[in-house]
Amino acid sequence: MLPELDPDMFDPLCPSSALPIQIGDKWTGMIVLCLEHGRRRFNEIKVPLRGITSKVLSETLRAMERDGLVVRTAYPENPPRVEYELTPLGRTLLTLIDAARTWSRAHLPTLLDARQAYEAGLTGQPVPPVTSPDR
Amino acid sequence: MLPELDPDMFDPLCPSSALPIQIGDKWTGMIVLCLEHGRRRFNEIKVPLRGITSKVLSETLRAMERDGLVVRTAYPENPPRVEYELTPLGRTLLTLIDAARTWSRAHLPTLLDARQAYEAGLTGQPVPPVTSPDR
DNA sequence: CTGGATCCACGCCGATACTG
DNA sequence: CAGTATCGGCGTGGATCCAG
Repeated sequence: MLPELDPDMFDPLCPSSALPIQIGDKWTGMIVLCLEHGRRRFNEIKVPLRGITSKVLSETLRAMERDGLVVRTAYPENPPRVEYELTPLGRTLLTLIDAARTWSRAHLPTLLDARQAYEAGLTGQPVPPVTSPDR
Repeated sequence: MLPELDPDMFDPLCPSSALPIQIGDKWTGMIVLCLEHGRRRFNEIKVPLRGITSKVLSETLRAMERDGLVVRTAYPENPPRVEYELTPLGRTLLTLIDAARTWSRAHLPTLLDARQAYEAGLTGQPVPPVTSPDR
């Protein structure tokens, strides 16, 4: 069977929120990553998505289903079981996510440095020089 | 001198708003594209950005300056003149925008088809089959 | 377990008016 | 020309409760 999702697969301390690239809405990119290695159940996806509510998760998944990014399979059991899986179209987003990650590794520190320098400049604090690949 | 920006460089009928990829906030990606071929003045950028208000444009530009994506140069003249230019860091976003465009050419029609089929399904209308690279 | 239904807080951003 | 100031709508998404 598929290994379980790492609850910490999205490090809350990772500054990805500063990333100038976004895949879909707030959660879509992370959901794609959750489904990367195979189908997952609703509550399984929910775990790494620290604090997403059921409402928002089901809304996001339905929007993704509507756009043909995932397929939803409901089993008429009790308790109910529903599984989500990436479509080939959904899988094409993985390459974009990868591009975003590559960019982020190469350039996000530079952006963060610039932001910090800018804000220090506003408060009149002199800023120690930084060395980054760009700039 | 640099040729003027095409007022229609962002076709309002282009379904790019359905794109599941976004660079920065709502306008950042388009601003980067406006600055691709050289420095531009405030009102010059404003033209292709159909309907952006001065307030939002200056806010967006200041955020981009803060993040080290553009440099702002003000000339102490009258009337005032201000120019914006991409930094090397800002230029790195061009490759990402290109990746998004490539994805869009290859897969956005599929996504739009799926969306249309989904919504037709909701209204009980049968949907004529479509042929797209994915799915 | 997998959501739907409601209510609400917040932030983006557009409209409008004004300024150096 | 290049902004700033202020107001407000509207949509996203969080909290909470409820249901099959």
